[in-house]
Amino acid sequence: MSDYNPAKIEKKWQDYWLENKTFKTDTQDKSRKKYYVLDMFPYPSSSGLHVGHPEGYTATDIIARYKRMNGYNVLHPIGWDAFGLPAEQYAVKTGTHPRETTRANIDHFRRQLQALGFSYDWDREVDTTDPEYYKWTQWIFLQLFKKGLAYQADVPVNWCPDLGTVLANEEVIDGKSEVGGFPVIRKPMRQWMLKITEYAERLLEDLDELDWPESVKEMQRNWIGKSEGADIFFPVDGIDETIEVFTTRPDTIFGATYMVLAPEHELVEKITTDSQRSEVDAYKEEAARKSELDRTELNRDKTGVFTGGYAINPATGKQIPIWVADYVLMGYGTGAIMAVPGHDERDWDFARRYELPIVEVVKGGDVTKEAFIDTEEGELVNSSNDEVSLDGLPVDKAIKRINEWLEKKNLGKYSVTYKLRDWLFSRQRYWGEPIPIIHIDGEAKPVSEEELPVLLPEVDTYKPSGTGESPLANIDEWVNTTDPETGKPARRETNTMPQWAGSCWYYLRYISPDYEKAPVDPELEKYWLPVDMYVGGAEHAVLHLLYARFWHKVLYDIGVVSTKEPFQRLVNQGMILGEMEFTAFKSNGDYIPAEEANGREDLERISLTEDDVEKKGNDFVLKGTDITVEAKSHKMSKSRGNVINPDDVIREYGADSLRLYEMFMGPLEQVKPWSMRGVEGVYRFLRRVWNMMVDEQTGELNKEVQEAEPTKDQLRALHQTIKKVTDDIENGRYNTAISALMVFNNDALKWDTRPVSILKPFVLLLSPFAPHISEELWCRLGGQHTIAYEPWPEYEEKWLQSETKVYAVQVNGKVRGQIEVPADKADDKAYVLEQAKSEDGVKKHLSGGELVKEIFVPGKIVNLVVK
RNA sequence: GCCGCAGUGGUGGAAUUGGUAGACACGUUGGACUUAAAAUCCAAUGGACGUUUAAGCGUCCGUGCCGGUUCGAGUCCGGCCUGCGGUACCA
Repeated sequence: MSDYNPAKIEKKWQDYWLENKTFKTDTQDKSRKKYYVLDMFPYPSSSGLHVGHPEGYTATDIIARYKRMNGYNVLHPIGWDAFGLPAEQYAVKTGTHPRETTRANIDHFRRQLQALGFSYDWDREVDTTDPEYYKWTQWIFLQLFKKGLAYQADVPVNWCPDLGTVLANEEVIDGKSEVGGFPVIRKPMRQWMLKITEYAERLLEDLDELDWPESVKEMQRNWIGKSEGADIFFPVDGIDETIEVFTTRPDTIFGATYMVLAPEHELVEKITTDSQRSEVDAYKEEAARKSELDRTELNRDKTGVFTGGYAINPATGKQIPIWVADYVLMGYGTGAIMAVPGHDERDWDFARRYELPIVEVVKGGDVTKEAFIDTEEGELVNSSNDEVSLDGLPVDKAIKRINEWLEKKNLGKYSVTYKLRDWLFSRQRYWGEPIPIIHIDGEAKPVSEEELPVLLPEVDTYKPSGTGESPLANIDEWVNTTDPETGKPARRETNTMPQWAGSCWYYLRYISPDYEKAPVDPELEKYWLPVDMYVGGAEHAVLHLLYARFWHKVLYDIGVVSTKEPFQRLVNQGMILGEMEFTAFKSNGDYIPAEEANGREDLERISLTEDDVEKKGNDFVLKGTDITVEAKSHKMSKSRGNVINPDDVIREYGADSLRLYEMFMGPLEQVKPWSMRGVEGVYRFLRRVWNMMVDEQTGELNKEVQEAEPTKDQLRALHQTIKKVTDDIENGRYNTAISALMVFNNDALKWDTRPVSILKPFVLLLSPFAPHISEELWCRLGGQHTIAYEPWPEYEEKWLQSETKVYAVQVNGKVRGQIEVPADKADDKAYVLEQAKSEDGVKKHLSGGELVKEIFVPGKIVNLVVK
């Protein structure tokens, strides 16, 4: 009854927080410093929370609670990224409206999150599928359209016949659909695109100011992929056309011995001669049919055909053949290249295969063996004509000189190209935001803002239309409408938006979830933005974060928000893997070493327990043998059966233990394996904390807990803990903060008297991590209100000092003894050295030789060097 | 291939600027309590060797590998190896 009973106290305090709206944020109160701490909101899947969710959510909850106790006005919201394919696929199968499925899943998620004791303001949930929310998602689309940033184009898209829908590049993995693993082929289709490329430079530049992990910034930089070079014009021989190419190596132009056009390039048609036409057409058709999978598989083997046409190399004046090959991509640069086989690996491979000439124009390698691509060491050769010579120049100087010449002759110009492509924004699905556009006589016209939201209509079937259009296309009475302005018959856009749309701006809606005049109240936005801390999975390092930054910048340009960037600080939590598994491998009944098992499917896999194995050298082996086994933690997955359900953990150990364990496992950012024994460890800690204060028998406070004057040692223990925990929270080191709390508790358990004035601050320190037990203990120690807004304790330097200091004494860098000196003499070099030299263990090692050097590091160490 | 990150006991991890490597926790072993078990509590716990009646003491080795800088390196520098993540014909 009086034992630590998480089930009871956690329910009690969760109810208390909800009933009292303890964590409701007064967004209008601008008198205090604000802190906006945000979680990446979850997709409410039918399987509920997994243990990865509480990891990031606990970290942000600790920060939110800590900041509140430090007097900040804290905004800590949660919501639902609720559009998504699974609910739609379920609808196709069962006929259940995705809205129903989604609602049930959200309720489930909400209950689970509340059972974890997170201090969200539950009055500002957002749900991307709520018409009141997606009204503003559509509104933002209209602004994009009006700025010319949303346009339609016929683009080859990833058509997945089995799903009956089109997939975005990021949903296609190795030529198969991410969901279901169905084959994907390329098919041209009319699509909405967002012109993110127009923002490429700003998206790149503004990364520098962000307090984000360097790895994420680097990934975004690579994704944007800025290259500097030149556009150069090559006249086509015999017809009045020029081919524009982009190159980062204009210096190698004298080595351009042929040209290549992408199969989709518009000039292919014109340039191809009659004798080559059938061959070229066949090649084009083959390339168009190739799926992404085929393209990657054929990666190594470059193919192409000669068009029969020639261009003139403007530097050499020579005629060079024009080829078509799919190693040149239409989507990058100009879709055409000048091929310099001597100094580009791809061109070299291609030239070798089709016996095209290879000319050396940069000295330093052997172009008969491989392409020489070193730009540091090379020196230009064979590169001169009547007007310009690059011979003898290093690469960087040569680029400058040739660019000047090209520009003067109007043959080319300095140019920058990005890998980043425009964002394919339409989906042929039901369960997404309708794109607010009507088509009149083939013209796209935006729905007026007053008519938003364009609601999702009810449908009879959620099956894709099969033609590639969404199920919306089958509802005639919805599709066919009239233009309210002119009364002309119009057709509604049947495409819906991708799931990314709703998550691009949700952090704005939290600030003023009921505001009716704009996505966000402009007055409040100025106070609350940017998000101070954003925590989520590394899988969103590029796409979500790039798309959200893009929208934010557009909103900045039209005056909706006042900051250039949405998320000032970003932290990625690492994945939690399943428990460590040991596996032995058998081939034909005999055990074989684990390193031979790599990638083999024909082996029998035998799961082992910890008792079956032992460590030998760097490997684990079957006990008593030399047969190595695999020791590995795997990703949690249903198929592997190693998924940990947070509900089960809470039932057995309580939410405080789950929270504490997930933080204690190791650094937040790191990938780490789950261990049920580890959960038990922190559970035992919480129980010891409980028993340190509460009497098991009576349920009253322990007899050791007294209104007594604390001793110096007790004050030191407390203030050291305050310092350590405060510092660790500030720096995101939750694991070591918890360890400090454990150290304190281990100490306190040894005390005969536990002064209330020491215990209360300790409970405050514990509360962000384990809020339920802390509220309960706080209450029992005489707290009148919730602990949530009690001031965070501050340490005092004077209590940290001890009366003596310990020096380690080294001789030639090896520790040979320790000395304890009074604190007031700790910085007295002569005194400390004298003590050090007379220490027994040290003396022994000094006797062998002559003392040549004495190193004294105040407060830390003494090192005596002997020869 | 390229870019980024990481390798520390049986395990997760700690060591804030170069200053006593292994905090804290798990596991294991031994002990107390118990008729017994669980739970709890106490103690030991990087490895090898030596020494003492014993608690103990001592020596050497040890942070993926090889080398360097330094009085002193888990930490800094150079060269590798392995694992994880991202990306991949980007001209």
